[in-house]
Amino acid sequence: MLPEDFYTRKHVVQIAKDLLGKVLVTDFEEGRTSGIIVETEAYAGVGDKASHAYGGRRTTRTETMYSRGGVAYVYLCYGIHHLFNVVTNVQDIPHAILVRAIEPLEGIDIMLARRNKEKLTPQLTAGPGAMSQALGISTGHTGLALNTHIFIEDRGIKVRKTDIVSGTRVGVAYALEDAYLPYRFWIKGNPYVSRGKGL
DNA sequence: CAGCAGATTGACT
DNA sequence: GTCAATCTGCTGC
Repeated sequence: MLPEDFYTRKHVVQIAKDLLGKVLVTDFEEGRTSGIIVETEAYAGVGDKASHAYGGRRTTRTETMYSRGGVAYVYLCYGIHHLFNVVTNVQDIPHAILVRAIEPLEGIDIMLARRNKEKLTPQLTAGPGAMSQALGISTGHTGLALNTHIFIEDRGIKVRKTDIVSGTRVGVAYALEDAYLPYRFWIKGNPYVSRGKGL
């Protein structure tokens, strides 16, 4: 399991890259489900127009982002989808990383049941809403420390620097010039990446 | 308090 | 390719 000081570092963009190849695990009543993180996006706090915490905004929803690194920030998008983020940096610095896609490892039958699907295809976990549903993550888990039912492990999977690709974040056109920041990272060629399919 | 847009997905034309 | 689903929070009356 990743130590707390993995999350409390100051450079959210670096942590977003470091998360690629790590294994996101959930362990709820139905059993253990997990997958390799293949796509992330960094949201760099009060100065980032794409972030919910831009300008120091604090609401019921965003309050969790101000926690110290190493807890989950889960919020509802479009009233339907539960999006899972990893909070980073120290208390009161609202950095977070959206985990957009995983490559399924364990508990694939459980994930298929949660998604109401029969066959394993990239659609099972490619995309932040789909991934959270497969892992059983919901807004009720926001604020939970990543050391109990939801956690991230380093299983020694090596991702070469040359296999990490960056691009603009998805769905943040409203962020004006910040929409062009290369804060989205994914593993080149991995079929479980939500868009671009590993270009 | 009404209206609108959003870090999305899946069903349908 | 188009569009509805439906909660949070911002804007403006």
